[in-house]
Amino acid sequence: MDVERKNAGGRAEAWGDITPDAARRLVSAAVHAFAERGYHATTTRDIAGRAGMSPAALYIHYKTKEELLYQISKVGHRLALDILEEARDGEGAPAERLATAVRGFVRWHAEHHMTARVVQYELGALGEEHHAEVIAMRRATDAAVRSIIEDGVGAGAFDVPDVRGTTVAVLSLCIDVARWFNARGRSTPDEVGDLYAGLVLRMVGADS
Amino acid sequence: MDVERKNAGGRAEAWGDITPDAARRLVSAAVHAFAERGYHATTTRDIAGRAGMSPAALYIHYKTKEELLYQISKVGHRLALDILEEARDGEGAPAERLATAVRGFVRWHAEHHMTARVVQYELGALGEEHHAEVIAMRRATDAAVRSIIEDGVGAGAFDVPDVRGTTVAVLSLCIDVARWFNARGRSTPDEVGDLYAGLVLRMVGADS
DNA sequence: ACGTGTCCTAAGCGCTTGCTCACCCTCCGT
DNA sequence: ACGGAGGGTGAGCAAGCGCTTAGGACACGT
Repeated sequence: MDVERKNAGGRAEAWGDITPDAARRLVSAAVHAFAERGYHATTTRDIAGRAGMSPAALYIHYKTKEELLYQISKVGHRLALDILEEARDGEGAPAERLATAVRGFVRWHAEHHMTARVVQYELGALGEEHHAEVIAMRRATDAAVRSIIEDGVGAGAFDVPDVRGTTVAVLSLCIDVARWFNARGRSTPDEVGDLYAGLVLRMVGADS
Repeated sequence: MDVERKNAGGRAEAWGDITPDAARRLVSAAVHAFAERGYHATTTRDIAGRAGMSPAALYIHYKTKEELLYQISKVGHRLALDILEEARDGEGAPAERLATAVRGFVRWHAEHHMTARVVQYELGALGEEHHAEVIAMRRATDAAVRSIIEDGVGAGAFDVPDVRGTTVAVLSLCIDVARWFNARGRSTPDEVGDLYAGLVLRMVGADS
């Protein structure tokens, strides 16, 4: 329970606060393997191998392969959601808060695109209960963005005919960064975050 | 070769022009299975079962499971690309052509979201050669959108500081429709297409 | 010195996977 | 009447899967 609350805005790629060390290496190895080949194409032998241990050692730290995915998905969703809720509850005009939300959310998806890919595209492989838990967090994600947009519409700062649809579009745009972003590509996470914040302000018709 | 050129704008969900009938049922079954559970989580027994035949019958029509995915991916990419290139080569001002492109592209991804999901999110499971072939088509997709945006910038109709980044964003926004769209949801493919066309015109700063 | 708990491995079990093989149906031109 | 082609099946193979088990190495409080 103390794993997922830490370093909400910092770098989670290293998963630095998981102990013992072997468990941390397993999670890190699983993130890379799941992101590169997908959950179902990844074998427990592959994960254990990347973490530098025997296949059996995995089961000392995690009951099943699915629990590893659940751990990654839960922590990842928590970190991403924290960014949005922090922006929603922050100071400033709606346009400012929306820009902060998008910039931070996109930056996280770019910087931790391996983790984000697993978080956003492998949740279908979760077990029923874990899946439901994650879906609840995703509804909160949607609610956070919608809340900011509604604030802007209420204040007359945004021009959004379809709040629900636009919320989906904004989140969809940001989430998909995890799919295409490449660390060796042309843009840095900061650049993409800034670009996307500007695009989203245009989408909601923020008076600029 | 005559399979993927037909009904570019029509409904491809039924895969109506594949013969014999058993092969068509196999592709349709594979699309549904791949879209619901992912390529690697789908078994050949599952596909054959959905198509109403024995596991062995699959191999009369397709050499491997991967070839089935390749067929779906190739045809799907062709259909989606045709929509964009038709809009790019069409008549009208850049804003009009961009709106047509986005509306058609989004509508296809919503209407055929099962096929689109496989096309957009399972291409990593393709073999090396097939993967390269599909990547080439995806570059053409990017080029088509970028071409329209460049036209608009050149004509002074768009305000786009970062053409490359904005092209990626626009395409990303449209593609991700396949992930979240639900046939039993609140919006129809037409509604989403119209909404998205408007959002994209705002993103490129089209003077409206 | 020694029991205890933690962390790990080698071996392998039971099952599922993609795919093949030997064989069996029609249907159809001659 | 009949051979052959096209479309199908039941059984099953080799390989790989997630996961378990029996046991060993090592640090540490006493």
